Amino acid sequence: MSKLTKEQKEEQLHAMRHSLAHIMAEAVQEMFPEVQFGIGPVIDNGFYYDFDLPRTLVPEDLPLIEKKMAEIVKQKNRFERQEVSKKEALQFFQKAKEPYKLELIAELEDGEITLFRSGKFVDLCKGPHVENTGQVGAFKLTHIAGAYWRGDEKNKMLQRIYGVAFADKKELKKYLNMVEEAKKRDHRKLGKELDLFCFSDLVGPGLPLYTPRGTIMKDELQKHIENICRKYGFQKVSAPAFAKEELFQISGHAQKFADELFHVSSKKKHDFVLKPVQCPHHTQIYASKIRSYKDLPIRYMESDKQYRAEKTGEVGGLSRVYAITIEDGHSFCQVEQVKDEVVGMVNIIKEFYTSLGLWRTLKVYLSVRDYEHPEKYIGTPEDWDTCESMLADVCEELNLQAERQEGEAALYGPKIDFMFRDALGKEIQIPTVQLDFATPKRFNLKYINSEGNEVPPVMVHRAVLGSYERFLVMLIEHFAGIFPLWLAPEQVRVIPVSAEKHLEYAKSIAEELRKNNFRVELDDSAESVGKKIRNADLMKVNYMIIVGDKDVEADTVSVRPLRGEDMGAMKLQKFIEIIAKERDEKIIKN
RNA sequence: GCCGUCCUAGCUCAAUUUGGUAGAGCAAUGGUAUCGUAAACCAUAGGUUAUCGGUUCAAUUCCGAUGGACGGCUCCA
Repeated sequence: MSKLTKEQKEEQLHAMRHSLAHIMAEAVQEMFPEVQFGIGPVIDNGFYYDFDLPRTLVPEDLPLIEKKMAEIVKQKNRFERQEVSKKEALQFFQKAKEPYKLELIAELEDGEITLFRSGKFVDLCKGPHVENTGQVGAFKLTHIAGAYWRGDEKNKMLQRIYGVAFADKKELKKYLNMVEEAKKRDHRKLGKELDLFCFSDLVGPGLPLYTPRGTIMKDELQKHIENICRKYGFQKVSAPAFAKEELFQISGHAQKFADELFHVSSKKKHDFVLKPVQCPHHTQIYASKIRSYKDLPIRYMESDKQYRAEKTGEVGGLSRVYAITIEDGHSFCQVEQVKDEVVGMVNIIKEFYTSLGLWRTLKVYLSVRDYEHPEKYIGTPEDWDTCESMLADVCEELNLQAERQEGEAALYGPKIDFMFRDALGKEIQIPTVQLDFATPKRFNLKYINSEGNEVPPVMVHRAVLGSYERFLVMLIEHFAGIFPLWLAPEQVRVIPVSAEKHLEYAKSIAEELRKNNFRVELDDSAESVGKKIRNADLMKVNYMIIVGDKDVEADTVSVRPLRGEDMGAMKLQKFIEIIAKERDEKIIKN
């Protein structure tokens, strides 16, 4: 047998998954003859099909459907392709009483309509499929969900069944194991176990409370990003949590996101809006003085909470919340300075992600205009041309290997987005650099250029870690709770062998470590050594220092790292040197 | 907001199938043991079974509403 290329394997897997969608549809039709079909496409790792059914499905239905599918697989029914005219297709699905299919066909042209038949099931489908229902590898139906017809919330909600499928049982098992592993890393689980954050029914959903340990991590991230940004000329500013609604009417947010604004009012007739973004506030700091071209660029940064009234069904864990801490930065500059500004920002992103060992994992997208619809965008075509080519140059010069995406720019300017792949291979966008021609004009911002004229600056938005909440989700899941030393809430735990005999010595060790600015806890509980080690391990403390008679006598500490080789006994100063280096150079182990 | 599932002690779970008011481990507290690299031993306490209402002689169990969590859909400046 000839070896298949990667592309051929992908194609085969695709055909298999698509065929499984048909097989599942046939199985559902056997169980519910009245079913009306929506669509059944292939997705990452599997497939789904949408059904309009006489009753709601329950999880117990899935094994029954799987069983029916297995029967159909055994029949090895051929997938038969048939080209039909639009009229024939309409007649066929009219007779079959398939309103959703009729809606789809109405939008198709003659000559591009094909049907696929396998066993008793016929579907509007352009293929491709495997030869027969026996060639579909290993699959499992995973869950049921509601889904709007054609993804529009005004339409009827259909019932969707999701399945995963792979070439063979081994691959399927590998995937299911991976999902299990990912669950163990779930930030909600680890957040509770490691005591990083919590929620309260009294405070409300979507409003995370950071515990002392979680707050340490948040503060460390903030210190780190601010230190880097300061080197690139960013100045920290601070703005209040709310403002008059007019501020956001001028920025355009009040109109575009009217339903997502929180209002703050009082009996004294105050009426404010909680800030959903920080850029408008920053524009007003810029606008507080007359600016000269000699002052530019002016760069502001701020890490603060912003508030968005998300739909109730959308909040969950730390990844979607009402109060989100955004690490935001803006540069006001001249058009010709844009390139240098973007280079600086990309370098900030590079430095920050490199320090977490994540730079290599980022994929870069350059999002530019849809050139066929220039009317969709704000700003002059000349400025767009200049800035798009500047962004492209930056990507080139910094060797970012950016993928160009036409039509993905924001309405106010082009941007560079960085995507991170999570434990399950899902892409999440965190860092971004965006040009903005619109906001400065809306707020009538200006500077005096070298010719003495008042002109608007360009605003460059940049997010490095995005929101602290989502960033922590990513970090917790990526590191599975075992954080780099500089970020870890508890870096060292001192464990006396005997809580009576060695307590004083252990205290002096902890004290010395604290003097060197390490986050240290002393376990003075009356537990066995084994138990104390286990507890430190469960809390993912980076280093345990165990001290007993031998250490007291030799004036040493016994070092047990969380992972890796036992480091044995050494002088405390030696240990401090080792971990100070690890902390200060932000070394990532493993 | 919509569709669906779930909610038992601080945590992880049992008892609910077939209605007869709840049990374990860990954690906590008190004691004993002071121990050298992943769980010492004994005891005590901890629950209006998320909340409210209904059916019933009787509801943790069945039904409804509310709240919360989860899986999706939609949305995400």
